[in-house]
Amino acid sequence: MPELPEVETILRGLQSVLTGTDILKVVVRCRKLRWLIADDFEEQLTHQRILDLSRRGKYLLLHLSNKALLIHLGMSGRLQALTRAKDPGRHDHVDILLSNQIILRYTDPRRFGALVVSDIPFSAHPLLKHLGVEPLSTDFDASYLLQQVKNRRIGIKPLLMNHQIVVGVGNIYANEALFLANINPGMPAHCLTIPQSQRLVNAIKQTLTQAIAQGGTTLKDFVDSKGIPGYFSQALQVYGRAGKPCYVCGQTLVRCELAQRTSVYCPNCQQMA
DNA sequence: ACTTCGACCTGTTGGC
DNA sequence: TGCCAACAGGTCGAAG
Repeated sequence: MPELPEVETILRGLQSVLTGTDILKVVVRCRKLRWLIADDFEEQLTHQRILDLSRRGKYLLLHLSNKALLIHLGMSGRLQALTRAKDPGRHDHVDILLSNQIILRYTDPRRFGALVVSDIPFSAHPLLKHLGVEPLSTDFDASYLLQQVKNRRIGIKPLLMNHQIVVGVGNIYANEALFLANINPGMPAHCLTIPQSQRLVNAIKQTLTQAIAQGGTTLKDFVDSKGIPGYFSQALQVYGRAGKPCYVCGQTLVRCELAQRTSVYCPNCQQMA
């Protein structure tokens, strides 16, 4: 479910609801997420005030009185702001009860997500300090990308998904952006030309911006913090469409595997050179 | 320094 | 209908 647009959508939904509230109680039902939730997690969070929320890559950051909570949704994580108590389901692993009666509930069937309390500034945190540029910032431009692809033999798609280079570009949007830019996902990264780099940067920004505007993708079951589904899946050009005709030229879209992730592309519109 | 691969989990889907 | 295999939006850290 979660790529950058989904996390951004959740952030925007939660911002006004959570900001300025105090954490009254924390209930952890399952500690075994990507990393074990620390024994003192509840204690660390209780009585903290949520001063602000932000996002770095796919991490949602809750700025607290004198520490911070990092939340990553992994593959199947979900955050909801409940206005009334609801019996927890099997995958409702964490509840955070707030002074405005809202319950922030973390749900995650595959448990690839993470909740981590940090005492140090975000920029120094081990999970965040090696992250690359934000794709929607001006730091991410054609010359930056060209600099990064130098001497890299891996495919351009796996490179885009390397968050040490640029954060928040997951499998869906990498496929979509490469299609928009007419670049083959398996093209060796170092072969990227100046115009291709410009097209790709533009395509990534456009794809992400559009997805955010539409409330994130609803590939299978994405819902925002209020339980409202996104609508971006209707706009997907290639992801999930292997074997179907290209919307631009009609050729059959092809599936391949790059760095253990499924890629879909149009062999006509997205040639290697 | 770069690249590949295994690992972490459960739920859904499609074929037989 | 049932069973089983394949597959799924992420990313870390070890091995090559």
